[in-house]
Amino acid sequence: MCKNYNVIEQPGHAPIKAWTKGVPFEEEAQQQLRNIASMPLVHSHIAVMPDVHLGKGATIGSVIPSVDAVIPAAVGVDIGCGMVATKTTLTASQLPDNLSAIRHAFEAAVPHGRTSGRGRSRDRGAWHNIPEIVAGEWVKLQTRFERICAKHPAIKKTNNVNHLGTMGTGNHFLELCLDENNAVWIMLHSGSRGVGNRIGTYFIELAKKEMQRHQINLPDMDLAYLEEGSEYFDDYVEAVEWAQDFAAKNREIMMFNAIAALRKQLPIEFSTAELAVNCHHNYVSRERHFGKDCFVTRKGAVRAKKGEMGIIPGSMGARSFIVRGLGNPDSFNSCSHGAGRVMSRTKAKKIYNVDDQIKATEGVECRKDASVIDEIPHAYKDIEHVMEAQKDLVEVVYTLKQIVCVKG
DNA sequence: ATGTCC
Repeated sequence: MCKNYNVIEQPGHAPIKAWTKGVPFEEEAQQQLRNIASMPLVHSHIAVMPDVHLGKGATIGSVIPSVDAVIPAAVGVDIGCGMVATKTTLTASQLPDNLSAIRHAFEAAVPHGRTSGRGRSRDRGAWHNIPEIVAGEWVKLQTRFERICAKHPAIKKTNNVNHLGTMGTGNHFLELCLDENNAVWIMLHSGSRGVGNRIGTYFIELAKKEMQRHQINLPDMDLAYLEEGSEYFDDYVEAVEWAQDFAAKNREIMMFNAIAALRKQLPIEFSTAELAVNCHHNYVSRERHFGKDCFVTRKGAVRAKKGEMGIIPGSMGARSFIVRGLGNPDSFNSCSHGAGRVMSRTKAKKIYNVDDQIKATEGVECRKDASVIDEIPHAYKDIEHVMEAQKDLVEVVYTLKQIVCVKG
C-alpha cells in the first residue's frame, strides 16, 4: 500500500517516518532527527509532522515515543504551549464594520507582551483578571506548585501568579475568526509563561548533569534524558504535568476574558456552548503504542486520536483549521501544530518590510508595524501544502480566517 | 519563549 510518509532509515537505529511530501524539510532538521532516532530509549520509530523545522533540543514538529525515560529538552521550555478555540453563535453580519474597538477590547482584556526587561511590557504587574469560576481550581494548582517547590526551591524564583491569564510574546496570539459559514470564532495561542520556562530549563540542566555524572555520551547534549527510577524523573514528570495544567488553565482564563470583552462590545447576546477545543502542542503524555506503555513527547505536534478535535493555525494572514483526528497509528495519533517556519525571525526582519506585512495581512484588524514583521506569513510554510501532506492524519471540520489578530 | 544579564 502507498504510504503518505517518507521513511529515513539508519542501520541499527529507529526509523524516522516523515509526513513531509510536498513541503520543505531542512537538512539540519533531518540531522537533528537522526540524532534523536539513534537513542535507545526511542520506542518503535519517530514521527515527523509536515510543519517540521529545526528547533533547540528537539525538532519542532516531532513525535518521540520513549520507554522508561523522557528528554526534557524535547518537551522544551514552553511546556503546555497550545491552542484554544471557541465557536460562538454570532455570525459575521452581527459584527461592526470597523473592528478596531473589538481589537482594543481584546488587548485590554488579555495582557500580552513581555513581562520585564526590554520590550513592550504590556503584561507587567498583577492587572490580569482571574475569573471567579476558576478561582478554586487555581488554588489547587498553587498547592501542587508549592509541593514541587518544596523539593526544588530554584523553580520558585518565578513570577507565576502574575502570569496566569497572560498571553506572552512571539507567535502567541488572540484572534477573532470566521469559518466557511461566517460563524464567529475566538482562537488563542499561549503556554505556561515564565513558570513553565523555569521548570523546563531547570530540569534540562539536571538531565545534562545526570548524563555527565553517569558518563553517558550523546550526539547532542540537548538530548539529555532522565531515566525512570532515577533521582529526578518523578519530580520532572510531576512538574511537567503541572506546567501543562497551568498552560491549559491559562488559555481557559484568557478565553473567558476575551469572550467577556466581546460581549461588552456587542449590543446583542450570544452564546459559546457549541464547540470548544483546548489542546497542547508542546507536551509529554503517557500513552500506549504498538503494544507498549510509553511517554509520547510532542514538540510542535497535536494529538489526533480517532475522533479527537485539534487546532492547526496558519500564520497571521493565512487560514487555520479545526480538525478531527483519524487515529493514524504510525503517527502515534498525531498531526502538525501549524504551518511551521521556513526562516528565522532574524531573516524575516531582514528581507521583509512594513509594506510587505501590510499587504500580507490585508483584511485583518491587527498591528502592522515593524514589531511583527518576524511573524509575516511569508516566514511560514504554505498551510495548504502542510494540510495536504497530513490528510491521512486529520480531517478538516472547520476552516477559519482571522479578521482580528492581537499578537503577543 | 522567557527573564535576566551584559
